[in-house]
Amino acid sequence: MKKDKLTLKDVALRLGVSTATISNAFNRPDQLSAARREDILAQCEKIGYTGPNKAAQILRKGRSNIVALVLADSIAYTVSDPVASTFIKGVSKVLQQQGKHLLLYAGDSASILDVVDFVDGFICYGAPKNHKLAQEIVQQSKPAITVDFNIEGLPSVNIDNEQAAYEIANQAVKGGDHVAILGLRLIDSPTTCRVYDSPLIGSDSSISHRRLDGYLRACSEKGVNIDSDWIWHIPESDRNFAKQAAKEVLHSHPRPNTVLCMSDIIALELLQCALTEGLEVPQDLKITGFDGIEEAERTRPNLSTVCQSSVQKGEIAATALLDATQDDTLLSFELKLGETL
Amino acid sequence: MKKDKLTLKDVALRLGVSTATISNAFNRPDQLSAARREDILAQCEKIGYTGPNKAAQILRKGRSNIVALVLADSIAYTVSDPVASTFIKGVSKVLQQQGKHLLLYAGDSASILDVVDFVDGFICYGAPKNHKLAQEIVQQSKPAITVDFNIEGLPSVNIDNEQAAYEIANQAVKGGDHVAILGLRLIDSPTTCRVYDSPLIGSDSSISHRRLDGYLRACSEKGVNIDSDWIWHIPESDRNFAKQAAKEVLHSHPRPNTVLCMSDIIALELLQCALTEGLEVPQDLKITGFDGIEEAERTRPNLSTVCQSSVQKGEIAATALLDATQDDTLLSFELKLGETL
DNA sequence: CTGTTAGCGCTTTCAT
DNA sequence: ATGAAAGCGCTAACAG
Repeated sequence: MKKDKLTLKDVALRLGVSTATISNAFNRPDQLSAARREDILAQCEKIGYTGPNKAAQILRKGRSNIVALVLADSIAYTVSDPVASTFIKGVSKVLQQQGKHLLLYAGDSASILDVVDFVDGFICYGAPKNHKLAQEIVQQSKPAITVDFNIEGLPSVNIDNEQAAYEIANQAVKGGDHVAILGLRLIDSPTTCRVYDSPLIGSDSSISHRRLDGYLRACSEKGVNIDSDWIWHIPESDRNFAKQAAKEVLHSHPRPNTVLCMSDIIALELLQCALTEGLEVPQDLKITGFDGIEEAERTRPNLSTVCQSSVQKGEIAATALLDATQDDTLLSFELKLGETL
Repeated sequence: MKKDKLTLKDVALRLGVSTATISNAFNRPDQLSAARREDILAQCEKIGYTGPNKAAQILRKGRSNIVALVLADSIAYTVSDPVASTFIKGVSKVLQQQGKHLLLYAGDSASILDVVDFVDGFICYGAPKNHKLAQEIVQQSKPAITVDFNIEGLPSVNIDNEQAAYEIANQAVKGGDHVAILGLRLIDSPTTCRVYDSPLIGSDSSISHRRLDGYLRACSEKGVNIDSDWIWHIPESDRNFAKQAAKEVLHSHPRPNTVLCMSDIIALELLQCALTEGLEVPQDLKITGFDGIEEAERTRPNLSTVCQSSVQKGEIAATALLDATQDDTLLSFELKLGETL
């Protein structure tokens, strides 16, 4: 049978010193002589005391070394998204290095209240599906940072989505092209569909809006007009949703010869559908993606896309949170012109 | 300026009732009349008290609603592995449903001690790289469950890896074939290499051993012998490591005509190398994978592999942990015979 | 450098 | 059905 865990008090008693001394030995080396400290630590080890109880420390110190990563969507969805998991990679690197722990928090949760009291801070990756969470984050007082969207008053990490979209579209679109856009989370619908005149959701600063603006600016400069029935809404960057949209585009008449996709996953799905249907890429169909995921380099033809470093985004977000930086960060991006143009 | 958070005591004072009553209103509805409770909750809402402080609850109740998922490797590596992230998907579904939170814990961390005091339990997904963690898990007293490996005395979730490997090899290998094996974590080396006579690492029950046993049993039944210089060690299921091994195999003389791979990632990398080098699959080279990841169905030719449901594995592991089940679970698998055989 | 002590905010008997 | 009081295990002033 396992014995009950020793408490700091027990140990103090056993070693015949005060609790403060034990506590100091573990937490504040400067408060006692090195020799004494060594001695105490050794004794503790011998009797099987592994250090102050963390639950008590959290209450007392008001710090847990846990950082909550608030996702836009469910955890289930997020971990299988290559862009998001690359971001997590960056975050986790920094956290591990700093001895912090990572709590994954679903963006469709009811509330943030059940962790706000013990977590050290929040990294919000994308606007949470449940809008209430964003509000709660503002109202509470722990440090927080947003990535790929903004909350008033909080520092953020972003790329210039409008400019990036503009530049890739600028490469893709020629005067006289028939252009369609496969957009992400543009309107309030759980299904893939054309946008038509549905009101666009999210704030003006949502990445999808910014990308859309960029696409449209580039097109308009080339004298290409895009009606809203040539803009699709895809509820999330998921292969199945993307495939539906891809099929709709390819079966539209007249079929567009250029499709601007708001994620690589969408673009790859479109590419695969197009090839399956016997189209030549880019002769019959030019395609651009967005993100620069690894898989987009491996396909034949490989994708033209906007590369952003999600690992770096994660590292910067985590670092900024831990340093309590209040500045907004704008990361650079890079066009990758592949064989789909 | 944000005011200091209200405490339960403040609220009791303000409402003119005892702290116990407030506490009960939030935690134990049966301890007071529904009307009184409603009233109290409403008042709390009005004055902006969102409920008992969680840090204090953790200390007092000894429960946090946080489950630690102890990974085999770093978080960074794990989230980008399709098999692992599918497993996380399953775990997170169940946890979210039960109002539990997910703490990701790297298997190469120094120790588990800094969370053991507040976490409600551990799901260990694969033998942690740092062996010490497994020991610590046994020694502590919170519920724990292992997946894809075993720790003495803890319940586990597994498939029959030996049998699965046997069956897929049995489909792949014909008498007279020249067979190579691309193995995962077989010996103690951080680099891809042939096994030769290096001692195999891990317990006999490690999944890699079991799979190796299965492969060898099938081969030996067909009268096919595999020398240890036709068995490769790959340190983790990573595309780059896999590619090295793939190249070595393909450039070996005489080139094997059948390669049994211990993961789909490895198999896909081999497949791509083979096609790039102009080989015909399966005429020149038969390939089998292991896991049944989505990408393996999408490739042309698609992969012959062993499908196991990682989502289900995650769901079952999480459920078993929360229910404190002590039984071992053996999940089924399914052969998928694709175009690489 | 070490010990005493007052909480961190809450839950839960135990009386009432 | 409610209230008073004793801790959960620890840390940080402060006094010595």
